Amino acid sequence: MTRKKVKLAYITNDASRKATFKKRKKGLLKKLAELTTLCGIEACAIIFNPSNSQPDLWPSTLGLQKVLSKFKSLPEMEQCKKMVNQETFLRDRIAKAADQLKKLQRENREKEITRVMFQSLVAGATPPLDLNVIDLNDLGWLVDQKMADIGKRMELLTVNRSSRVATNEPSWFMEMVNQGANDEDHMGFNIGDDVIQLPSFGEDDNHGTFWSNNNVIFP
Amino acid sequence: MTRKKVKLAYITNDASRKATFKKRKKGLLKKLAELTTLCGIEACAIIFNPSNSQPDLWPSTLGLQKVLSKFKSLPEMEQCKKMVNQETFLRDRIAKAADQLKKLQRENREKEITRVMFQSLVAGATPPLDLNVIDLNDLGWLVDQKMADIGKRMELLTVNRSSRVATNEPSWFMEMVNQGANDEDHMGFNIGDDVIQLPSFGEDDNHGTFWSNNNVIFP
DNA sequence: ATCTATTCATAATC
DNA sequence: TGATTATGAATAGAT
Repeated sequence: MTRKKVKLAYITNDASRKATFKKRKKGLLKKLAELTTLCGIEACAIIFNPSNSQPDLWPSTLGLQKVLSKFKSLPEMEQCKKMVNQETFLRDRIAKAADQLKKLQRENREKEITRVMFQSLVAGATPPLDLNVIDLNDLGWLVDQKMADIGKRMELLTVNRSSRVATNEPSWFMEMVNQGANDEDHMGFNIGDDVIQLPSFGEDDNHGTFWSNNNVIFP
Repeated sequence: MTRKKVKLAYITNDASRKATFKKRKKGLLKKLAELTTLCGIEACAIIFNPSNSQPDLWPSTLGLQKVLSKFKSLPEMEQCKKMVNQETFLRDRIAKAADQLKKLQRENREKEITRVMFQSLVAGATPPLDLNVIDLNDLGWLVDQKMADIGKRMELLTVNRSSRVATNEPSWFMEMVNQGANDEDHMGFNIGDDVIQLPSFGEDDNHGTFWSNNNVIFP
């Protein structure tokens, strides 16, 4: 998967499918060889190839048959225990993807709230009017956190003033206020080495907000 | 393989081996699932796991047995045709690596000869004294090529002079002479859009040179 | 078959 | 164990 994120579905174009089959079969067998070598285990694979009548086997037929007979000598119960079918496999992938989605939505929520905070700080700007109670709650929490951190930071600077030459810092605060909304990688509010983490917001509230596209994000 | 290029050998550390097994088995089965889906083929895998007594199977036992019976119903001749064993597999990898090595050595040779040429062009510099006949031959060929290309380039410029405003070009030639040896990505002698290709130099001569580390490069 | 931009897999680390 | 991250590997699309 590269140059484009390929859809996990049957490739209808004959030439593409054949090329992909060839490449991926090779990659797969390489992986299998590495697995057996690295981990000192026995394994085999049989891959049927519609355009060749003979399946591709790994490892050699002898090795394959050794693995097969070992497998068939197991009681049937044992044979089934670790089986992974397509459904289990896909369910697992879907669950993982959902987790990832939730994580990203959470991150977006954090960034959006931070953005709203900065917007509201700009003199003369019009803060969003459609904040619901949950939004306001999260926003309040965020502001408290940042204020606490600013206090902490000021203390630190006071303590260090005597032992350090004052650094001629740029007006970082106004820069953040003015640029924060456009700075994709810096929506977090870093002060010194600290990064403020948001709390887990609401629980199971299906409140839509102007920024969350009306999807429930935080379960 | 990441963070470090792992040696393809049995992992002696138990914990590492177990962790690697788990990760790689998962990756492998994912690849197999993708292959069957993308290419619409039948395939199966059996992976024995010493610490579990039951092998990991893919796909489900039913699917597996379908593939197995399909395989065993083939005449024995057919079964063997496409088999890949460890030795074949490794031989293939070694051959590929050797090809890659040869290609890189070839590229190095080209760069070195070009470097020698530039060194010899610098006024007051001492050209290498230990060039053998093959080196000199290659060098001569390279110089001829470059001279021909310069002639071509000059013609082009003469033709275009009337129709174009003369561009105030930097003294690109002296720049190349002075910087060429340090310019890793520009040892090739590009003139306009043309890149000069070197010929295939000597054949089967085991001549050592001061730059080739006495290895035979061009077979 | 070869190349390269991109996604994917995963070794090391926490 | 399970996440994270830096990096090596696989590979889609183009040539």
